[in-house]
Amino acid sequence: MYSIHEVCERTGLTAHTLRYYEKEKLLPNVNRSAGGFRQYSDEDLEALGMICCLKNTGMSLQNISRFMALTREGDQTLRERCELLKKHRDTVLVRMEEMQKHLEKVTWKVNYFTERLAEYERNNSDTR
Amino acid sequence: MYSIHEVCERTGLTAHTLRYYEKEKLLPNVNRSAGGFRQYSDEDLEALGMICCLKNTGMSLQNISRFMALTREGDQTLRERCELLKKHRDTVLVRMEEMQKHLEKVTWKVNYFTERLAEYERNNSDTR
DNA sequence: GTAAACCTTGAAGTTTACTCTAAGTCAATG
DNA sequence: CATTGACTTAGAGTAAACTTCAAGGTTTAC
Repeated sequence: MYSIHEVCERTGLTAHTLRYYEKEKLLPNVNRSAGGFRQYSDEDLEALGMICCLKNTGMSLQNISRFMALTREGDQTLRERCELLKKHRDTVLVRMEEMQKHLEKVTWKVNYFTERLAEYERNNSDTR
Repeated sequence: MYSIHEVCERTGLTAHTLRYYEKEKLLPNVNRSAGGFRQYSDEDLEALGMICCLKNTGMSLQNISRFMALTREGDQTLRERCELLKKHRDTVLVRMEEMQKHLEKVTWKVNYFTERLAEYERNNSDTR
């Protein structure tokens, strides 16, 4: 069992964010101590690993929440989750390809500006 | 000279967004007709090209606004703009590498889920 | 010359993902 | 057993990037 602070260290999320995720049903049903403090289990940590993985690849919290709800339903949703995950992977792939194209444009602009700058400095080297 | 609607078609931005960008100083000083309608020049379109390029690679509107302000100051800001652009390109590169790693994790999960699903269906094939 | 389509403005509203606040409860230490 | 510091809650606030609204002015086509 881990306190919210330990989970912060392990996941890189803040306590605020963990509580927020709980409220938003990404990871509800976290155990509590007698005094009402959160106690995260190893499964909770594993679930948080999945949550971060999906979040880091740009899935909205709303969709992550849906995915985690399916997870809590157990193995009979394995097929559906597998399909969702594949679809997500494809989305990410497409986004990365687009990004690659956009990046090429930036690179082109950097070269263009570098040339323009060189020319500008050639023309103004005598006025200094 | 192009109407706001023509610029929408060329850039893929909505009229709302174009007006918003004007208000936010990304591209202020757009010419107006006698009746007060916006008339975009070819330079405006070129500037919008740069704006979209920066936006597509994840630069904030605030930073784009700063970049465009430098652009309006003319050639004496070429060096600064060139540096900014290079820094931006590096940022994008780093972000893409991170994304690649996150994507690999998703791919791993897809495979893991595919295997788990296969096993689940093997175990439940006789109960149907 | 009037109706329909299009443009104008400022301001308020929306969404996402937090982030902070206040007022209080709980646990550990001297 | 009191203090310190971490934890609790509901709810308000924030930031970015739009998006919508209402009320009105402009163009164009018949």
